[in-house]
Amino acid sequence: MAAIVSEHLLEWYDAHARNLPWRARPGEPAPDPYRVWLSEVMLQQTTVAAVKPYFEAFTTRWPTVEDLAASPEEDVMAAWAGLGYYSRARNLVKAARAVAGQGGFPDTEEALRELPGLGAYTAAAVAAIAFGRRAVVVDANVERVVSRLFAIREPLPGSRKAIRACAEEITPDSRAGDFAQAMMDLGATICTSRDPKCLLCPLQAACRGRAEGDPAQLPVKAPKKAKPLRQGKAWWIERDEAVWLVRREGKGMLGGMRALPDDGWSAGGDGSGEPPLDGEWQGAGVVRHTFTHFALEMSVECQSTREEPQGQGEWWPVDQLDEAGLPTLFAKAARLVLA
DNA sequence: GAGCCGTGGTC
DNA sequence: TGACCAAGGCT
Repeated sequence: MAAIVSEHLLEWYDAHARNLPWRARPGEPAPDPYRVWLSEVMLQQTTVAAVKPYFEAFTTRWPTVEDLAASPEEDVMAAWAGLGYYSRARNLVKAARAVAGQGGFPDTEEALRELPGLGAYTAAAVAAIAFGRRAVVVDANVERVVSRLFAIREPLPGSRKAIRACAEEITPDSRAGDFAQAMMDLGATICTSRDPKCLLCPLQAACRGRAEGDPAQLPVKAPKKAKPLRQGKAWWIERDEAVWLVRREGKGMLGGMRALPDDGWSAGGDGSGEPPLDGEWQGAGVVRHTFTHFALEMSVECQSTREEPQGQGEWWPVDQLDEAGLPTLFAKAARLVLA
């Protein structure tokens, strides 16, 4: 069964592979490891459509890993703004500097796994796609395809071990990179989460989920927790056509990103409501934003001042706010004020 | 293992 | 329209 699956899938991939900017066409030499790594990190929990313009911008501005390694971290953070999961950008810079210091990318799964931001999935994907190593690449697509192919009915995440064992079984010794990308293309276009296109699937004859009549019900997932709703405030402080921006600290929510000052709202609780300046504030409205694990209603209040707010920050020209690299929540707040 | 960490698209 | 989803990693 294993050989049949990989043969049919690779044959399908040779005919139907998506043409993506970071990808070699079937039969072409493997692409630059830098481009493979960058695309894989950007694609973590992120759609192809969202990644494309960022990949284009990054590879134009930083054509090599050495260019990226030489860039100030804050420039990379600003360029990442809007893509989300900002720890990826922080780790991207760390990894680029490590790679540049080593004189190039390591070419084994084990060594790649040591770079910050490369977990089990990404290390396997880069090893297979960029270096032709046989590696078992398991992402959400593979979990879905394998769950259906083998009719695994144990709910995620408990079924991960069984899924990995089945993925190991069908991963071929050669063309492991094409095989991994084929699994992802199949998951993205045929074996989709909703309404799988079984009639077009190259694996339909081998699929136990299809044979058992309910492939769309797989994989079974544990129910998700409800998201709490939090309240908070952000402050728009303006002086001489410039707005006061701060840099968020550390590794927490939106860590390392430029932002408006706020009242300390978080996933764990509401903000204090305490403003960073005395004086009259004018309400500009409310921004509603949903994060992975909570929803936020953030009211935005404005003040023009001649004073310098407390703490670290910078006056940023309002007409150049697009270049500040604000994460989407604060970009929404700015839009509200400037509308 | 489970919680934390973004965003935009889809139905 | 709200819930779900997308090429996960870190702690």
